[in-house]
Amino acid sequence: MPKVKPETQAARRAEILEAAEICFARDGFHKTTIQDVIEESGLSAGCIYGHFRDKEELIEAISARRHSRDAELLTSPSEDSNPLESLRAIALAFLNDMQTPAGIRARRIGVELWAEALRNDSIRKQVTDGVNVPLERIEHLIRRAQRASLVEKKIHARALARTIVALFQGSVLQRVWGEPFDSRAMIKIFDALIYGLTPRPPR
Amino acid sequence: MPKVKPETQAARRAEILEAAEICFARDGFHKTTIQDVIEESGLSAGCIYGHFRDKEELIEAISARRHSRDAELLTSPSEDSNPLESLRAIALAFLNDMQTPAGIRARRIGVELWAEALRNDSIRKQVTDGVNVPLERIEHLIRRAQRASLVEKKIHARALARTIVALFQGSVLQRVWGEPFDSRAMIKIFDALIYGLTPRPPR
Amino acid sequence: MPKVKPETQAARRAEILEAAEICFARDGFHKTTIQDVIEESGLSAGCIYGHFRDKEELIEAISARRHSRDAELLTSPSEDSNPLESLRAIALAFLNDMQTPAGIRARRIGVELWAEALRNDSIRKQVTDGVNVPLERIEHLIRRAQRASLVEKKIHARALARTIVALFQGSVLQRVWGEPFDSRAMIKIFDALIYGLTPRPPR
Amino acid sequence: MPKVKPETQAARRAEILEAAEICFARDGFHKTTIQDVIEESGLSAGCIYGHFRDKEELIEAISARRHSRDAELLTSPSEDSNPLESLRAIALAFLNDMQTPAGIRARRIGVELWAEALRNDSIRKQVTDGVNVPLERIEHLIRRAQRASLVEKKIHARALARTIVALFQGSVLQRVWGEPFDSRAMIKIFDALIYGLTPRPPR
DNA sequence: GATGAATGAGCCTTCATTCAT
DNA sequence: TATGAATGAAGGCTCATTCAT
Repeated sequence: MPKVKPETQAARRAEILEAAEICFARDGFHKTTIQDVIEESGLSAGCIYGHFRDKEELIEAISARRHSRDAELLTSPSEDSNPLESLRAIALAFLNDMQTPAGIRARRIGVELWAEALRNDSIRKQVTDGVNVPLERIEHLIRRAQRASLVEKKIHARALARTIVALFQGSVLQRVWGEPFDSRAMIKIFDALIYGLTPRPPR
Repeated sequence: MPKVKPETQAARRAEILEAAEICFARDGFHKTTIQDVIEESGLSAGCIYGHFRDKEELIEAISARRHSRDAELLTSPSEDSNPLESLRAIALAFLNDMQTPAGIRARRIGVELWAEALRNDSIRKQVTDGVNVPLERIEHLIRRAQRASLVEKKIHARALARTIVALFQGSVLQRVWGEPFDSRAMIKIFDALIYGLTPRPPR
Repeated sequence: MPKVKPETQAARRAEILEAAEICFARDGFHKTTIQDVIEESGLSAGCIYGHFRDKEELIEAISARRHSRDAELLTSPSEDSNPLESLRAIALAFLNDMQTPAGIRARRIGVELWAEALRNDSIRKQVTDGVNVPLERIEHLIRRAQRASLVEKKIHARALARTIVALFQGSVLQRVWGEPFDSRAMIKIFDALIYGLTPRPPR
Repeated sequence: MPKVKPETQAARRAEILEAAEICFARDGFHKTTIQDVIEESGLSAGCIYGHFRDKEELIEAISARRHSRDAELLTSPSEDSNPLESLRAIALAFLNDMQTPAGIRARRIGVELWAEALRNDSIRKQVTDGVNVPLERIEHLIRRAQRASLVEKKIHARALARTIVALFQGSVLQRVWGEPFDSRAMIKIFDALIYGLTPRPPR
């Protein structure tokens, strides 16, 4: 229901989304009231509803924004780079991001979205798409590594990719729950997973 | 000085929790109203509030119930069993449970709780404890396997345990989102992770 | 959405409707707020919404009540009474009712409903049914009068009935607008209409 | 010191009123939002508020416009015409108008105004004036007919005029509610009313 | 005058919770 | 204890109106 013209929209929309993200990360989607977003943004109810049909649309927009931001963490490596190094770079980017306040905020909202995806089809699609993008990128890198004999060819590339993604998801939970989280240990696990699967001579 | 036998009391509580679990799994904690629980249980508002102080306490009770049920999946293997086989048994029990309607329900609530843990300390404690129990059990089995030279000694046992737990968590997400979920593929990944790390002669 | 059991309902429903009718007659459907009804009834928002799904359902219930009350004004005359006297009795009952505060209230709401009927199908049905009942009763009496040679047989009974109903409707407007309204003059018009149409010898 | 010619100003007002009338006839005064009028007119909020103080003033202007348009239906017959023919001409003009889309729109708004008149003095005055004009014209014609011995002298002219007006009002309701409406039947009723009251020899 | 984004009071409605029976 | 009608605070949302451009 944008009563506002497309030109002016973008900036104001971003402002509202920024405020909403702060509130949602702090209190969750359901405990955050529109009043909270109003106060955080310094805008008015009418203004917010001029840009978003309802609270649900606001949540979905946050979801979309989240996933497009996350996609930016996946730098596109050139095809002639070392695929394992590229994988490692992705992991590092992800883990580093998780150390920043903005990254934590992003992950908290991410976990909220995992739950929201259980009963909102639109969000489920965004969330699963958001998982599939890195999944495929990683799988692709693993295959390249296999072709370059850097990874054991018998390994099921997609399965390994899933494991790596699951590892990220598990890290997110640990991190947002404030559990002891050792970024270096994570890297070690990651390396063990990647480099531990290098080809070995038959016993 | 309860006139009613504690058994009856406990039974009523269980009845309420059962109804609440159905509702929460279906609609989430926040979209479920007490009225929903009333209808699902066939009881009355007053009755429910006679057993639980408020909705939050009900959610916390569901959380506690959830985690104690999950703990039951972790059968205690005897110390002289094959630790890798025990690990595998745990994985199978978990994956099998996830195929049943009750298991799915449990996992959906689990994901809800992951989000709830972000801002409810009581639930966070339950959730993290609920993760740590299997984590430690798995770590223990890995150590036994290492002592029995079934697993490469250089592997960091806790890190591997975390990876396995993360893999479970990742599977839960895949499953509850209705993504294609291949139980056998999961077992294969699991096996690769476990058996792929068996000691090998130096190259 | 009656959360309340059918037994208890009736009395409370009537109480709410009574309060709503006072408000609606005073301020109209659209300017009356639920808060007004709350204050007039001395009840609470929740209570009102336990008996009526929303404001619209409340309006429709008022409409139903209105029309069933109006129907009571149409006493059922025995088939062997003088039909013209019966007609007159209906007219008198109607005009007398319009002199009472409750009658005025009823007519004000009636006019509101005429407008509401323009875009609410449910109300349109009630309103048109509410008009057709007296219309048919009157037509029936006119036919009896014609059979008894009390009214010119050439007169189109339904057309005359419509005219009489229109006369009532016109009176309602005059009355609710606070225009000079002479009940006796109305009776005279009515009599002229009825008795002026008695058979006469051909000129 | 308007820079804009009064004609332009008037044209803009008319434009707004035209749009408002369409909206009001479609959705009623209360369900029509200023936004609706903005969209229907293609103008802006500021522009509308430059011509009308508030929504109420807009409604009142619509009311005024309505009644002046209705007055145009009452052609002024010359004093030496046949008064009954003139009466008939008025009835026909009215009934014909009610067959056109613009006429229906006018009548729908008319019914809205009947209700609005219950609590807006300014509108009540316009509405009652709007009824009194034809009432007096009709009464005048009846008196002329009586003087010309075309209508029974004992008939109370004003009462008959009221009946005729009521008949019109009743027709409006029938028409706007989409009830079966037979224009010819209406004319017959009308004729019966007029010509049925011609003088007759005493029995 | 015209524009249209922004305002914010206030409306409808929900729902966790209470309490007389 | 159990019931369920009633409560009322609070939330989401609308829309008449304003005002900087």
